[in-house]
Amino acid sequence: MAEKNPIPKRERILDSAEALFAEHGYDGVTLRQIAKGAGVDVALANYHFGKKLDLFQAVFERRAAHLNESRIEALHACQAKAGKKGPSVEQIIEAFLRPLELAQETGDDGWRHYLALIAYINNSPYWGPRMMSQLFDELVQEFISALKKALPKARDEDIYWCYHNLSGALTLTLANTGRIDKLSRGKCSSDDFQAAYDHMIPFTAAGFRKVCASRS
Amino acid sequence: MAEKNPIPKRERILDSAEALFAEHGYDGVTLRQIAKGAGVDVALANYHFGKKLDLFQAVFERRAAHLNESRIEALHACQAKAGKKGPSVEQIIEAFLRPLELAQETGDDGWRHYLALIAYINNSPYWGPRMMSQLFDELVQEFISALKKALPKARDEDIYWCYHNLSGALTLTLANTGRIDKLSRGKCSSDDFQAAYDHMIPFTAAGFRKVCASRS
DNA sequence: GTCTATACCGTGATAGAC
DNA sequence: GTCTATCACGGTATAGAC
Repeated sequence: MAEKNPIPKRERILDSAEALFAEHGYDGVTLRQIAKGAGVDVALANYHFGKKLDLFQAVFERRAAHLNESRIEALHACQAKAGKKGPSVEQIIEAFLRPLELAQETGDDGWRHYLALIAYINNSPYWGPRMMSQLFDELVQEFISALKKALPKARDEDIYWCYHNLSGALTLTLANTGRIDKLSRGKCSSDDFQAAYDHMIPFTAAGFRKVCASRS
Repeated sequence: MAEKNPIPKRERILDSAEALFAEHGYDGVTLRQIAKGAGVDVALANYHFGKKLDLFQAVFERRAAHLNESRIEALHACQAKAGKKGPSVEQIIEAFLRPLELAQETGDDGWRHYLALIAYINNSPYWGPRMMSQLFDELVQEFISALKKALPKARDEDIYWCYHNLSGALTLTLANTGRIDKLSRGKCSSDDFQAAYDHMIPFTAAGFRKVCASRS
Protein backbone atom coordinates (compact mmCIF):
# COMPACT_ATOMS: atom_id res chain seq x y z
CA MET A 1 0.00 0.00 0.00
CA ALA A 2 2.94 2.29 0.64
CA GLU A 3 4.30 1.59 -2.85
CA LYS A 4 1.78 2.78 -5.41
CA ASN A 5 1.61 1.01 -8.77
CA PRO A 6 3.06 3.55 -11.21
CA ILE A 7 0.38 2.91 -13.84
CA PRO A 8 -2.99 4.39 -12.85
CA LYS A 9 -5.91 1.98 -12.68
CA ARG A 10 -7.72 3.68 -15.51
CA GLU A 11 -4.85 2.93 -17.85
CA ARG A 12 -4.49 -0.58 -16.58
CA ILE A 13 -8.10 -1.26 -17.46
CA LEU A 14 -7.48 -0.06 -21.00
CA ASP A 15 -4.34 -2.19 -21.25
CA SER A 16 -6.09 -5.28 -20.03
CA ALA A 17 -9.11 -4.72 -22.25
CA GLU A 18 -6.88 -4.11 -25.24
CA ALA A 19 -5.03 -7.39 -24.80
CA LEU A 20 -8.15 -9.44 -24.21
CA PHE A 21 -10.30 -7.91 -26.95
CA ALA A 22 -7.48 -8.43 -29.41
CA GLU A 23 -7.22 -12.11 -28.55
CA HIS A 24 -10.87 -13.07 -28.10
CA GLY A 25 -12.96 -10.37 -29.72
CA TYR A 26 -15.62 -8.20 -28.16
CA ASP A 27 -18.00 -10.94 -27.10
CA GLY A 28 -15.29 -13.35 -26.05
CA VAL A 29 -14.28 -11.19 -23.13
CA THR A 30 -16.07 -10.35 -19.90
CA LEU A 31 -15.67 -7.26 -17.77
CA ARG A 32 -14.66 -9.53 -14.94
CA GLN A 33 -11.73 -10.88 -16.94
CA ILE A 34 -10.71 -7.37 -17.85
CA ALA A 35 -10.89 -6.26 -14.24
CA LYS A 36 -8.94 -9.26 -13.06
CA GLY A 37 -6.26 -8.61 -15.67
CA ALA A 38 -6.00 -5.02 -14.51
CA GLY A 39 -6.03 -5.95 -10.84
CA VAL A 40 -9.05 -3.78 -10.10
CA ASP A 41 -12.65 -4.24 -9.08
CA VAL A 42 -15.26 -5.15 -11.69
CA ALA A 43 -17.21 -1.97 -11.20
CA LEU A 44 -14.30 0.34 -11.87
CA ALA A 45 -14.45 -0.19 -15.60
CA ASN A 46 -18.06 0.86 -15.46
CA TYR A 47 -17.16 3.89 -13.35
CA HIS A 48 -14.53 5.13 -15.77
CA PHE A 49 -15.96 4.16 -19.13
CA GLY A 50 -19.63 3.36 -18.76
CA LYS A 51 -20.92 0.47 -20.82
CA LYS A 52 -18.78 -2.34 -22.17
CA LEU A 53 -19.23 -0.98 -25.67
CA ASP A 54 -17.93 2.41 -24.59
CA LEU A 55 -14.87 0.78 -23.11
CA PHE A 56 -14.31 -0.99 -26.42
CA GLN A 57 -14.54 2.33 -28.21
CA ALA A 58 -12.18 3.95 -25.74
CA VAL A 59 -9.58 1.24 -26.36
CA PHE A 60 -10.02 1.64 -30.07
CA GLU A 61 -9.58 5.40 -29.92
CA ARG A 62 -6.78 5.67 -27.38
CA ARG A 63 -3.87 5.11 -29.73
CA ALA A 64 -5.48 6.08 -33.02
CA ALA A 65 -4.49 9.72 -33.15
CA HIS A 66 -0.87 9.02 -32.35
CA LEU A 67 -0.75 6.24 -34.92
CA ASN A 68 -2.30 8.38 -37.64
CA GLU A 69 0.12 11.17 -36.93
CA SER A 70 3.20 9.04 -37.25
CA ARG A 71 1.98 7.54 -40.51
CA ILE A 72 1.09 10.91 -41.97
CA GLU A 73 4.44 12.27 -40.89
CA ALA A 74 6.17 9.39 -42.61
CA LEU A 75 4.23 10.09 -45.79
CA HIS A 76 4.99 13.79 -45.74
CA ALA A 77 8.64 13.09 -45.02
CA CYS A 78 9.00 10.83 -48.02
CA GLN A 79 7.09 13.33 -50.16
CA ALA A 80 9.39 16.14 -49.10
CA LYS A 81 12.41 14.02 -49.83
CA ALA A 82 11.16 12.97 -53.26
CA GLY A 83 10.65 16.51 -54.45
CA LYS A 84 8.46 17.51 -57.33
CA LYS A 85 8.05 14.20 -59.10
CA GLY A 86 6.71 12.63 -55.90
CA PRO A 87 7.69 9.44 -54.10
CA SER A 88 7.67 5.99 -55.66
CA VAL A 89 5.11 3.29 -54.90
CA GLU A 90 7.67 1.56 -52.69
CA GLN A 91 8.34 4.70 -50.73
CA ILE A 92 4.64 5.35 -50.15
CA ILE A 93 3.97 1.81 -48.98
CA GLU A 94 7.04 2.02 -46.78
CA ALA A 95 5.61 5.13 -45.15
CA PHE A 96 2.29 3.34 -44.74
CA LEU A 97 3.82 0.31 -43.02
CA ARG A 98 7.03 1.13 -41.17
CA PRO A 99 5.44 3.20 -38.39
CA LEU A 100 3.47 0.08 -37.52
CA GLU A 101 6.63 -1.95 -37.27
CA LEU A 102 8.17 0.65 -35.00
CA ALA A 103 5.11 0.59 -32.77
CA GLN A 104 5.08 -3.20 -32.66
CA GLU A 105 8.70 -3.39 -31.64
CA THR A 106 8.70 -1.00 -28.72
CA GLY A 107 9.05 -3.89 -26.30
CA ASP A 108 5.90 -2.85 -24.51
CA ASP A 109 3.16 -5.21 -25.70
CA GLY A 110 0.48 -2.52 -25.77
CA TRP A 111 0.99 -1.58 -29.38
CA ARG A 112 1.15 -5.16 -30.50
CA HIS A 113 -2.19 -5.83 -28.85
CA TYR A 114 -3.69 -2.65 -30.20
CA LEU A 115 -2.75 -3.49 -33.76
CA ALA A 116 -4.08 -7.01 -33.36
CA LEU A 117 -7.33 -5.39 -32.27
CA ILE A 118 -7.37 -3.29 -35.42
CA ALA A 119 -6.91 -6.49 -37.39
CA TYR A 120 -9.88 -8.02 -35.58
CA ILE A 121 -12.06 -5.02 -36.31
CA ASN A 122 -10.97 -4.61 -39.90
CA ASN A 123 -11.65 -8.25 -40.74
CA SER A 124 -15.02 -8.36 -39.02
CA PRO A 125 -18.17 -8.02 -41.12
CA TYR A 126 -19.86 -6.62 -38.05
CA TRP A 127 -17.28 -4.19 -36.62
CA GLY A 128 -15.45 -3.28 -39.79
CA PRO A 129 -18.16 -1.14 -41.36
CA ARG A 130 -19.09 0.35 -37.98
CA MET A 131 -15.66 1.40 -36.77
CA MET A 132 -12.93 1.58 -39.38
CA SER A 133 -14.08 4.60 -41.36
CA GLN A 134 -14.42 7.03 -38.50
CA LEU A 135 -10.77 6.80 -37.53
CA PHE A 136 -8.84 5.66 -40.57
CA ASP A 137 -10.53 6.81 -43.77
CA GLU A 138 -8.91 10.20 -43.85
CA LEU A 139 -5.46 8.69 -43.54
CA VAL A 140 -6.12 6.01 -46.13
CA GLN A 141 -7.48 8.50 -48.62
CA GLU A 142 -4.33 10.55 -48.34
CA PHE A 143 -2.18 7.52 -49.07
CA ILE A 144 -4.39 6.59 -51.98
CA SER A 145 -3.99 10.06 -53.44
CA ALA A 146 -0.25 9.68 -53.21
CA LEU A 147 -0.44 6.29 -54.93
CA LYS A 148 -2.55 7.75 -57.72
CA LYS A 149 0.16 10.33 -58.35
CA ALA A 150 2.82 7.64 -58.43
CA LEU A 151 0.71 5.60 -60.86
CA PRO A 152 -0.83 8.25 -63.10
CA LYS A 153 -2.12 5.81 -65.70
CA ALA A 154 -4.01 3.68 -63.19
CA ARG A 155 -7.78 3.37 -63.15
CA ASP A 156 -9.42 4.20 -59.84
CA GLU A 157 -10.91 0.73 -59.38
CA ASP A 158 -7.51 -0.85 -59.86
CA ILE A 159 -5.98 1.36 -57.19
CA TYR A 160 -8.70 0.45 -54.71
CA TRP A 161 -8.46 -3.27 -55.36
CA CYS A 162 -4.70 -3.10 -54.96
CA TYR A 163 -5.11 -1.21 -51.72
CA HIS A 164 -7.54 -3.91 -50.63
CA ASN A 165 -4.86 -6.54 -51.19
CA LEU A 166 -2.32 -4.53 -49.28
CA SER A 167 -4.77 -4.01 -46.46
CA GLY A 168 -5.49 -7.72 -46.30
CA ALA A 169 -1.84 -8.70 -46.15
CA LEU A 170 -1.30 -6.13 -43.44
CA THR A 171 -4.34 -7.21 -41.45
CA LEU A 172 -3.23 -10.80 -41.29
CA THR A 173 0.21 -9.66 -40.20
CA LEU A 174 -1.21 -7.54 -37.42
CA ALA A 175 -3.41 -10.40 -36.27
CA ASN A 176 -0.24 -12.22 -35.39
CA THR A 177 -1.80 -15.67 -35.35
CA GLY A 178 1.34 -17.76 -35.58
CA ARG A 179 0.04 -19.59 -38.61
CA ILE A 180 3.09 -18.90 -40.74
CA ASP A 181 5.26 -20.44 -38.03
CA LYS A 182 3.45 -23.73 -38.41
CA LEU A 183 3.22 -23.70 -42.19
CA SER A 184 6.90 -22.90 -42.59
CA ARG A 185 7.88 -25.28 -39.78
CA GLY A 186 9.69 -22.52 -37.94
CA LYS A 187 11.43 -20.91 -40.89
CA CYS A 188 9.28 -17.80 -40.47
CA SER A 189 7.70 -16.27 -37.40
CA SER A 190 4.57 -14.17 -36.99
CA ASP A 191 6.44 -12.14 -34.42
CA ASP A 192 9.15 -11.14 -36.85
CA PHE A 193 7.47 -7.96 -37.98
CA GLN A 194 10.56 -6.65 -39.68
CA ALA A 195 10.68 -9.67 -41.96
CA ALA A 196 6.96 -9.31 -42.59
CA TYR A 197 7.28 -5.72 -43.80
CA ASP A 198 10.55 -6.37 -45.60
CA HIS A 199 8.62 -8.83 -47.74
CA MET A 200 5.32 -7.01 -47.85
CA ILE A 201 6.72 -3.80 -49.30
CA PRO A 202 8.31 -5.20 -52.46
CA PHE A 203 5.50 -7.74 -52.80
CA THR A 204 2.69 -5.22 -52.79
CA ALA A 205 4.60 -2.56 -54.72
CA ALA A 206 5.16 -5.04 -57.53
CA GLY A 207 1.46 -5.90 -57.40
CA PHE A 208 0.43 -2.26 -57.69
CA ARG A 209 2.71 -1.72 -60.65
CA LYS A 210 1.55 -4.80 -62.46
CA VAL A 211 -2.18 -4.25 -62.00
CA CYS A 212 -2.09 -0.50 -62.54
CA ALA A 213 0.05 -0.61 -65.64
CA SER A 214 -1.87 -3.10 -67.75
CA ARG A 215 -5.06 -2.35 -69.60
CA SER A 216 -7.40 -5.32 -69.55
CA MET B 1 -47.76 -29.02 -42.05
CA ALA B 2 -48.82 -30.93 -45.13
CA GLU B 3 -45.99 -29.26 -47.05
CA LYS B 4 -42.74 -30.29 -45.46
CA ASN B 5 -39.80 -27.90 -45.57
CA PRO B 6 -37.46 -29.53 -48.06
CA ILE B 7 -34.35 -28.81 -46.00
CA PRO B 8 -34.05 -31.08 -42.98
CA LYS B 9 -33.79 -29.38 -39.62
CA ARG B 10 -30.30 -30.67 -38.99
CA GLU B 11 -29.05 -28.88 -42.09
CA ARG B 12 -30.98 -25.74 -41.24
CA ILE B 13 -29.21 -25.57 -37.91
CA LEU B 14 -25.87 -25.77 -39.66
CA ASP B 15 -26.94 -23.12 -42.16
CA SER B 16 -28.12 -20.76 -39.48
CA ALA B 17 -25.04 -21.31 -37.32
CA GLU B 18 -22.79 -20.79 -40.32
CA ALA B 19 -24.34 -17.44 -41.18
CA LEU B 20 -24.34 -16.17 -37.61
CA PHE B 21 -20.85 -17.37 -36.64
CA ALA B 22 -19.47 -15.78 -39.80
CA GLU B 23 -21.02 -12.42 -38.95
CA HIS B 24 -20.53 -12.28 -35.19
CA GLY B 25 -17.91 -14.83 -34.26
CA TYR B 26 -18.19 -17.75 -31.90
CA ASP B 27 -18.95 -15.82 -28.75
CA GLY B 28 -21.17 -13.30 -30.46
CA VAL B 29 -23.84 -15.86 -31.19
CA THR B 30 -26.17 -17.75 -28.87
CA LEU B 31 -27.70 -21.13 -29.43
CA ARG B 32 -31.08 -19.50 -29.12
CA GLN B 33 -30.34 -17.17 -32.03
CA ILE B 34 -29.16 -20.11 -34.09
CA ALA B 35 -32.29 -22.07 -33.28
CA LYS B 36 -34.53 -19.13 -34.10
CA GLY B 37 -32.73 -18.64 -37.41
CA ALA B 38 -33.28 -22.29 -38.22
CA GLY B 39 -36.88 -22.27 -37.04
CA VAL B 40 -36.30 -25.05 -34.55
CA ASP B 41 -36.26 -25.53 -30.81
CA VAL B 42 -33.18 -24.58 -28.78
CA ALA B 43 -32.57 -28.09 -27.62
CA LEU B 44 -32.37 -29.54 -31.10
CA ALA B 45 -28.91 -28.17 -31.72
CA ASN B 46 -27.83 -29.91 -28.56
CA TYR B 47 -29.49 -33.14 -29.66
CA HIS B 48 -27.77 -33.23 -33.04
CA PHE B 49 -24.40 -31.75 -32.25
CA GLY B 50 -23.81 -31.74 -28.53
CA LYS B 51 -21.98 -28.75 -27.14
CA LYS B 52 -21.83 -25.35 -28.80
CA LEU B 53 -18.16 -25.93 -29.59
CA ASP B 54 -18.99 -29.18 -31.33
CA LEU B 55 -21.57 -27.42 -33.45
CA PHE B 56 -18.94 -24.83 -34.39
CA GLN B 57 -16.59 -27.63 -35.43
CA ALA B 58 -19.35 -29.33 -37.39
CA VAL B 59 -20.01 -26.14 -39.34
CA PHE B 60 -16.31 -25.72 -39.97
CA GLU B 61 -15.94 -29.27 -41.24
CA ARG B 62 -19.10 -29.62 -43.30
CA ARG B 63 -17.84 -28.00 -46.48
CA ALA B 64 -14.11 -28.45 -46.02
CA ALA B 65 -13.63 -31.73 -47.86
CA HIS B 66 -15.57 -30.59 -50.89
CA LEU B 67 -13.69 -27.31 -50.98
CA ASN B 68 -10.32 -28.99 -50.72
CA GLU B 69 -11.20 -31.40 -53.48
CA SER B 70 -12.19 -28.73 -55.94
CA ARG B 71 -9.03 -26.74 -55.25
CA ILE B 72 -6.80 -29.77 -55.59
CA GLU B 73 -8.56 -30.72 -58.78
CA ALA B 74 -7.97 -27.25 -60.15
CA LEU B 75 -4.29 -27.53 -59.29
CA HIS B 76 -3.92 -30.94 -60.88
CA ALA B 77 -5.79 -29.79 -63.97
CA CYS B 78 -3.47 -26.86 -64.50
CA GLN B 79 -0.47 -29.06 -63.85
CA ALA B 80 -1.64 -31.59 -66.41
CA LYS B 81 -2.23 -28.84 -68.93
CA ALA B 82 1.16 -27.25 -68.35
CA GLY B 83 3.04 -30.45 -68.99
CA LYS B 84 6.58 -31.10 -67.93
CA LYS B 85 7.80 -27.62 -67.18
CA GLY B 86 4.92 -27.10 -64.75
CA PRO B 87 2.38 -24.32 -64.47
CA SER B 88 3.25 -20.66 -64.03
CA VAL B 89 2.82 -18.72 -60.81
CA GLU B 90 -0.32 -17.13 -62.23
CA GLN B 91 -1.81 -20.48 -63.13
CA ILE B 92 -1.15 -21.89 -59.68
CA ILE B 93 -2.68 -18.92 -57.91
CA GLU B 94 -5.61 -19.08 -60.28
CA ALA B 95 -6.17 -22.69 -59.26
CA PHE B 96 -5.90 -21.67 -55.63
CA LEU B 97 -8.51 -18.93 -55.90
CA ARG B 98 -11.03 -19.58 -58.65
CA PRO B 99 -12.80 -22.49 -56.95
CA LEU B 100 -13.59 -20.06 -54.14
CA GLU B 101 -15.12 -17.61 -56.57
CA LEU B 102 -17.25 -20.35 -58.05
CA ALA B 103 -18.45 -21.37 -54.61
CA GLN B 104 -19.21 -17.78 -53.67
CA GLU B 105 -21.28 -17.18 -56.75
CA THR B 106 -23.60 -20.18 -56.59
CA GLY B 107 -26.48 -17.92 -55.61
CA ASP B 108 -27.04 -19.88 -52.44
CA ASP B 109 -25.53 -17.85 -49.61
CA GLY B 110 -24.20 -20.87 -47.76
CA TRP B 111 -20.81 -20.86 -49.36
CA ARG B 112 -20.42 -17.14 -48.93
CA HIS B 113 -21.10 -17.47 -45.23
CA TYR B 114 -18.82 -20.46 -44.92
CA LEU B 115 -15.92 -18.66 -46.51
CA ALA B 116 -16.52 -15.62 -44.31
CA LEU B 117 -16.30 -18.01 -41.38
CA ILE B 118 -12.96 -19.28 -42.63
CA ALA B 119 -11.81 -15.67 -42.80
CA TYR B 120 -12.89 -15.16 -39.21
CA ILE B 121 -11.04 -18.24 -38.04
CA ASN B 122 -7.92 -17.59 -40.07
CA ASN B 123 -7.58 -14.05 -38.79
CA SER B 124 -8.21 -14.93 -35.17
CA PRO B 125 -5.24 -15.32 -32.81
CA TYR B 126 -7.38 -17.68 -30.78
CA TRP B 127 -9.06 -19.88 -33.39
CA GLY B 128 -6.48 -19.68 -36.15
CA PRO B 129 -3.82 -21.83 -34.51
CA ARG B 130 -6.46 -24.21 -33.13
CA MET B 131 -8.40 -24.89 -36.29
CA MET B 132 -6.74 -23.97 -39.56
CA SER B 133 -4.02 -26.58 -39.69
CA GLN B 134 -6.15 -29.65 -39.23
CA LEU B 135 -8.19 -29.00 -42.37
CA PHE B 136 -6.11 -26.87 -44.66
CA ASP B 137 -2.42 -27.49 -44.17
CA GLU B 138 -2.21 -30.43 -46.51
CA LEU B 139 -3.78 -28.44 -49.31
CA VAL B 140 -1.64 -25.39 -48.70
CA GLN B 141 1.55 -27.42 -48.64
CA GLU B 142 0.71 -28.89 -52.01
CA PHE B 143 0.22 -25.43 -53.49
CA ILE B 144 3.44 -24.25 -51.92
CA SER B 145 5.32 -27.15 -53.48
CA ALA B 146 3.93 -26.17 -56.85
CA LEU B 147 5.00 -22.57 -56.28
CA LYS B 148 8.50 -23.69 -55.36
CA LYS B 149 8.75 -25.50 -58.67
CA ALA B 150 7.57 -22.45 -60.54
CA LEU B 151 10.09 -20.29 -58.68
CA PRO B 152 13.13 -22.57 -58.42
CA LYS B 153 15.51 -19.84 -57.30
CA ALA B 154 13.34 -18.74 -54.38
CA ARG B 155 14.36 -19.15 -50.77
CA ASP B 156 11.90 -21.00 -48.60
CA GLU B 157 11.29 -18.07 -46.27
CA ASP B 158 10.45 -15.84 -49.21
CA ILE B 159 7.89 -18.30 -50.51
CA TYR B 160 6.21 -18.51 -47.11
CA TRP B 161 6.08 -14.76 -46.63
CA CYS B 162 4.63 -14.35 -50.09
CA TYR B 163 2.05 -16.98 -49.35
CA HIS B 164 1.25 -15.11 -46.15
CA ASN B 165 0.54 -11.97 -48.18
CA LEU B 166 -1.65 -13.90 -50.58
CA SER B 167 -3.49 -15.50 -47.69
CA GLY B 168 -4.10 -12.13 -46.08
CA ALA B 169 -5.48 -10.57 -49.24
CA LEU B 170 -7.72 -13.59 -49.69
CA THR B 171 -8.88 -13.57 -46.09
CA LEU B 172 -10.01 -9.97 -46.24
CA THR B 173 -11.84 -10.71 -49.46
CA LEU B 174 -13.66 -13.65 -47.93
CA ALA B 175 -14.61 -11.58 -44.90
CA ASN B 176 -16.70 -9.48 -47.24
CA THR B 177 -16.88 -6.48 -44.94
CA GLY B 178 -17.97 -3.85 -47.45
CA ARG B 179 -15.06 -1.63 -46.56
CA ILE B 180 -13.85 -1.24 -50.12
CA ASP B 181 -17.30 -0.02 -51.10
CA LYS B 182 -16.99 2.90 -48.72
CA LEU B 183 -13.38 3.71 -49.47
CA SER B 184 -13.94 3.70 -53.20
CA ARG B 185 -17.28 5.49 -52.85
CA GLY B 186 -19.06 2.74 -54.74
CA LYS B 187 -16.51 2.22 -57.50
CA CYS B 188 -15.73 -1.24 -56.09
CA SER B 189 -17.87 -3.71 -54.20
CA SER B 190 -16.95 -6.37 -51.68
CA ASP B 191 -19.57 -8.59 -53.27
CA ASP B 192 -17.90 -8.49 -56.65
CA PHE B 193 -15.76 -11.55 -56.12
CA GLN B 194 -14.86 -11.86 -59.74
CA ALA B 195 -13.30 -8.41 -59.71
CA ALA B 196 -11.54 -9.27 -56.46
CA TYR B 197 -9.87 -12.35 -57.92
CA ASP B 198 -9.25 -10.73 -61.29
CA HIS B 199 -7.12 -8.21 -59.42
CA MET B 200 -5.70 -10.51 -56.78
CA ILE B 201 -4.20 -12.99 -59.22
CA PRO B 202 -1.93 -10.62 -61.18
CA PHE B 203 -1.23 -8.61 -58.03
CA THR B 204 0.03 -11.53 -55.98
CA ALA B 205 1.74 -13.25 -58.89
CA ALA B 206 3.78 -10.12 -59.51
CA GLY B 207 4.60 -9.98 -55.83
CA PHE B 208 5.82 -13.58 -55.78
CA ARG B 209 8.02 -13.01 -58.80
CA LYS B 210 9.50 -9.83 -57.42
CA VAL B 211 10.28 -11.13 -53.95
CA CYS B 212 11.41 -14.57 -55.04
CA ALA B 213 13.69 -13.36 -57.80
CA SER B 214 15.79 -10.84 -55.92
CA ARG B 215 18.64 -11.69 -53.59
CA SER B 216 18.72 -9.34 -50.65
C1' DG C 1 -34.95 -41.89 -33.89
C1' DT C 2 -36.59 -36.91 -34.05
C1' DC C 3 -38.16 -33.19 -31.83
C1' DT C 4 -40.23 -29.78 -28.15
C1' DA C 5 -41.07 -27.74 -23.68
C1' DT C 6 -39.07 -26.53 -19.80
C1' DA C 7 -36.12 -26.33 -15.82
C1' DC C 8 -31.53 -25.62 -13.85
C1' DC C 9 -27.79 -23.20 -12.54
C1' DG C 10 -23.89 -20.44 -13.48
C1' DT C 11 -22.42 -16.10 -15.17
C1' DG C 12 -22.80 -11.54 -17.19
C1' DA C 13 -23.58 -6.49 -17.38
C1' DT C 14 -25.06 -2.94 -14.83
C1' DA C 15 -26.96 0.03 -11.05
C1' DG C 16 -27.31 1.48 -6.47
C1' DA C 17 -25.65 1.50 -1.62
C1' DC C 18 -21.84 2.82 0.95
C1' DG D 1 -13.80 4.80 -5.68
C1' DT D 2 -15.44 0.22 -3.96
C1' DC D 3 -18.64 -3.57 -2.69
C1' DT D 4 -22.65 -6.00 -3.42
C1' DA D 5 -27.27 -6.96 -5.24
C1' DT D 6 -30.08 -7.51 -9.16
C1' DC D 7 -31.95 -9.54 -12.84
C1' DA D 8 -31.64 -11.17 -17.46
C1' DC D 9 -29.54 -14.41 -20.32
C1' DG D 10 -26.59 -18.27 -21.66
C1' DG D 11 -25.45 -23.26 -22.17
C1' DT D 12 -27.04 -27.53 -21.12
C1' DA D 13 -29.76 -31.55 -19.18
C1' DT D 14 -34.06 -33.91 -18.71
C1' DA D 15 -38.66 -35.55 -19.52
C1' DG D 16 -41.57 -36.90 -22.54
C1' DA D 17 -44.44 -36.13 -27.19
C1' DC D 18 -44.77 -37.72 -31.91
